[in-house]
Amino acid sequence: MSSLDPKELINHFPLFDVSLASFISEQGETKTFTQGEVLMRPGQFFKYAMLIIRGRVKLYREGDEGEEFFMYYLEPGNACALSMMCMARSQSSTIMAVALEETEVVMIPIQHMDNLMKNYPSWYHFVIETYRTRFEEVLNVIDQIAFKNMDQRLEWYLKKQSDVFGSNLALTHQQIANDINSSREVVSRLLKKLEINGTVVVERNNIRWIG
Amino acid sequence: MSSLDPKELINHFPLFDVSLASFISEQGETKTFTQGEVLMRPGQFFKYAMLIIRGRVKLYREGDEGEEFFMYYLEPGNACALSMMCMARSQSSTIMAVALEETEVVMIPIQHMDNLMKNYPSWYHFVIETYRTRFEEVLNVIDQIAFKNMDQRLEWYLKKQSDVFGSNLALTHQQIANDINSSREVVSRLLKKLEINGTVVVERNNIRWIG
DNA sequence: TAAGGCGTGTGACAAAAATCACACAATACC
DNA sequence: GGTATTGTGTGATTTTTGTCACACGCCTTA
Repeated sequence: MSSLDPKELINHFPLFDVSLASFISEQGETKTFTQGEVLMRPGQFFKYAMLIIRGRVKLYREGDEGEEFFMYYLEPGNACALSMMCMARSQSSTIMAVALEETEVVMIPIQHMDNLMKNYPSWYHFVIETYRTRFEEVLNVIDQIAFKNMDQRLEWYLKKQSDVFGSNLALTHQQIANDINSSREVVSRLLKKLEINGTVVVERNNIRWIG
Repeated sequence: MSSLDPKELINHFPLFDVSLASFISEQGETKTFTQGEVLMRPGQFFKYAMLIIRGRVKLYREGDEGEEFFMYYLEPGNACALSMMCMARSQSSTIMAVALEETEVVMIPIQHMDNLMKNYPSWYHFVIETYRTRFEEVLNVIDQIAFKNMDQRLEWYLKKQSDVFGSNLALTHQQIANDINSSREVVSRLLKKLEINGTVVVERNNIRWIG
């Protein structure tokens, strides 16, 4: 499909310099994932670093009994940090990445990594920045589940959602419960509290985040 | 104090090749932290990448109300991943690193990073490996607090401790409670259960991990 | 418009964990 | 040896969260 234009790449990835962008547009393979398709699954080997060009990817952690726990979204201009730490045997690293909508990804074969790191300083700046961002994100997740109660976690979750999707969140209480590893009833009750509080308007299949 | 010997460095960091080791031994500054000294604190700017040569460092997350949550230890041969993601404004990234005992650290000034990345492939392999390891570690922490109950988390915590310190853990119940963000009474009760279970022997100021 | 599925509201109850209030044993220190 | 400090054990109670049971309204579709 759409062949890769260096300028468009720089558009999404402003940290890239021109030579890097043209290298990637030559060597990268563009792949389109359909909605619901899995980009990454538990214990998978990796042969590519993945850059998101279009669409949206949801990353979540899976528990032993199939529970889910939402971590973060990848959007255009992001790279999948985990795909980059890949190389090594990614053990039982049960992390899931699925496309939320049709998503276009540039896949850079692993054998280019040494070259990229060596000859394109803007590449490793980007890599480091990617890692740093994700690491901080994950540390924030830990803060939430280690130190906060459900009500605060729910609020934080909704806020994070609204950063990505805007103030109208097309979510059912059950979906939210899955994402924060709670139960529907609890979410319903807490949402009610938030509504009284004025931070949220609850509708069927929709939450309006007021903040 | 002890000037840096490339061979000793390679001893601790087998991924380093000779040229890298000698570069670091020339450009790195050795610093010794005393027991209890803080290597890294919330919201700090970073000018060095830190490699642990001797001793042991505890990393934990701090909550808004001063709660603590243990993450992992750094031992000789490890690098502080966070010090390497540094560079950027490390915002309110409230992570703490304190020396558990006298600890010797090689500090590599930030201005060498581009050079290292560019000219020493074994350096960035090491960096990536460091990130990957820590990321996985942190994901495991998330698994525990997201999906597991206190008893399982305690068991996991003790296991992790025994991996580092051996089967005799000189810990009070209060210290454990701080590390897993619980309370002393709960820890006492759960330890009792584990003792009956046979996975542990509880003594004053000491836990023997049987497994 | 009747039927069924889905999303939500709610009360009652159960389970997990935190907190409170002590008792008491081991150790440290005079 | 006596006293204080520190670490641990344990019941009672509260808070938080999860679970169960069921009602009901909205929306689709036949």
